[in-house]
Amino acid sequence: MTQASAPIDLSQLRRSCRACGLLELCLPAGIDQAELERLDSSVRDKRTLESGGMLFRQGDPFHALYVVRSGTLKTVVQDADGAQQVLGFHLPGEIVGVDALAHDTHQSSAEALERSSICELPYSRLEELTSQIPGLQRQLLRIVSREMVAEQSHVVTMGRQQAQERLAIFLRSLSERYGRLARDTTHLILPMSRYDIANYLGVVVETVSRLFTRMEDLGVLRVSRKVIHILRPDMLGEMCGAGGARERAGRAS
Amino acid sequence: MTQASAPIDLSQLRRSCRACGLLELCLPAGIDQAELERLDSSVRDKRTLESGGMLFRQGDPFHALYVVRSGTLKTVVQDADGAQQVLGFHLPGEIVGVDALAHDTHQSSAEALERSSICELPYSRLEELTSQIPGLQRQLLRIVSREMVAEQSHVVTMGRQQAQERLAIFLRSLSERYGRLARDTTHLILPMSRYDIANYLGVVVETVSRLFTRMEDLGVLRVSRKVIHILRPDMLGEMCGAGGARERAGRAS
DNA sequence: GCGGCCAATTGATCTGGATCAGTTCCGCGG
DNA sequence: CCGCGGAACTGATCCAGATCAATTGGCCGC
Repeated sequence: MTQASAPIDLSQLRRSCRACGLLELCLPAGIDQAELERLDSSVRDKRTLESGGMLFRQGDPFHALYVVRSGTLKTVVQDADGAQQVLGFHLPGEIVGVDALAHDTHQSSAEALERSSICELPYSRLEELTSQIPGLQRQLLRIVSREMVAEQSHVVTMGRQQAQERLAIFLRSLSERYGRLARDTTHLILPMSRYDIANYLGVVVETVSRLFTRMEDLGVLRVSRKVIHILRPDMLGEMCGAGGARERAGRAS
Repeated sequence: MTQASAPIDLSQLRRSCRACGLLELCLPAGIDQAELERLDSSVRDKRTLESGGMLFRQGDPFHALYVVRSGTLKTVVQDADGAQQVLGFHLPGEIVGVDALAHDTHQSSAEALERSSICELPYSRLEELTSQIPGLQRQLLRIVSREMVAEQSHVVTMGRQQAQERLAIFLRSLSERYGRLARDTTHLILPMSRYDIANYLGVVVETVSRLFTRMEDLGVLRVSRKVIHILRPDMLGEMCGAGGARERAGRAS
C-alpha cells in the first residue's frame, strides 16, 4: 500500500469513476490511486445497448460483472411456468450480474430500458486483480452483500399489504438513488413502463395508474408519463409507513 | 494430516462438516483436507440458543458469521414504523449473518425457533484464513451470492398473487431443503408458527390456516399442528405454478 | 394532418384475502 | 383431573385491488 500521507486526487478519481463505474465501488477498499489506474485500464471495455437490448439472459454462462455507465437496466426472472418477476432496476454506477457468482450461470436476465452504456468487468481479470489487491476482495464481498440487502428491502416492500405504501416506498427509494446522480431529487424520470413498476411491486398496472392519480389528487406529486415531480416529499414519506392504516399483517411469532 | 495427493476422506470430512457446518461450504472450494482440519479447529466455537433466543439483533456490530448446527432460526427485519418482515428460515447446515458484511452492522435479527446449536465463525479469523487459502475467498463470495439468489426467490414467491401458490412454493422449497437432512421429504416438521409463515409469505395467519385446510380437503397433504405430511407431491407441484388460475400480473414491459 | 399503434388512464364489476369475532385444540401447572 | 392460556382453526363480513372493458393520449410514419 502507498503513502497514506498523499491524499487521493478525488476529482480525478471521480472522473475515472464516471468513466468506468467500478472504481467508485473500490473507493472504500483503501486502494491507492496507482492501483486504481491499473484497475481502470483493465476494465475499460464498454458495451452499448439499445432499449430492449439484453445484457445477459437467465441461464447464460457467467464470465463478467457489469457496471451501468449510463441508462437503466432491469433484471427479470422467469420461472418454470413462464411467470415473470422484475427483480430490480439498475441506475448508472450500479453493478449487475452478481447473481451469477453462486452458480456460474446467470439466474436472471438483464434488459436495457433505454439506450445504455455498460462497463464490462471480465471475472477472470477481476480474480487476477483481487489476488494482487487485498482490499478489492473484501470490497467485492461487500458489494455482493449489499446486493443481498437490497433484495431484502424488496422483500420488505412486497410484504406491505397496502399497494400505496409499496409505490411510495418505491418512489422514495428511487428518489434517494437518483440523488447520487442529480442534485434535484424531486424530479424523477421513470425509464421503466408502468407494467414494470407494477410487476416489481407485485400489483397490476391499473393499480399503479390509479395510485399515481390518487397521489396527484392528494397533492403529493405531479405525474406526466415518464416524469414524476414530487411536490411533498414529507407526505410521500408518511405514505411509506403504515399511512394512517391499521397495523401490518402477522407480526411474527 | 494428509497429503494433497491422497484423495480427501469424504466420510471423515462429512463428520467434521456435521460438527462444524462451515466445512460443507468449503467443499467445492478445492481445499485439501489438511487445510480443512486447520480451518475446523479455528471455528469450533459453538453456542446454544433456547427457543426465542436471539443470535444477533438488527443494528448489532458485525463480528462473525454463523452456521446452524441443529435447530432452526428465523431472520426478521423491523423497519422504521415498527412493521416486521420475516426474511427467512435457516435450517441446519445453512449460514446466517451474511447481511452484515456490507455495512459492518447486522441488517436483520436472528432468532431461534427452537433449541438450536450454532457454530460461530469470527470474521477476523475468517479473513486471516482467506488470505492463506485462496479457494476460500472465492467460496465465500459464492455463498453470499447464493444468499442473494435465495432472497430473489423469496421475491418471486411474494410476487405470486394467489396465496395458495405462495404457500405451495414455500412447502416445496422447505421439503427440498429438508431433503439434505432427512431421507423422507414427505414429512415436514414446521418449527415456525403460523404467524411466521404468514408474515414470510405476505399474507395473514387466517389465510395460511384456511389454505392448509383446503389443501388437506383436496387430499394434497395431512396437517397436524407442527407436522405436515405431503401425500401428493405432484399436486403440490402443480399448485406452485399458476395452478389452474389465469395468467400472472403484469408481464413486464 | 391523418391514421394506426401502443402505453397509460379511467370506469364498472367481481372476488380473494383481510378483518373481526368467536370457538376449538392442546400443553401445562396445580 | 380440572382449569388456564396461547396457538390454531373456523365462520361472517367487508373492501382493496384484480379483472374486464373501454377511452384517452402521444408518437411515428405516411
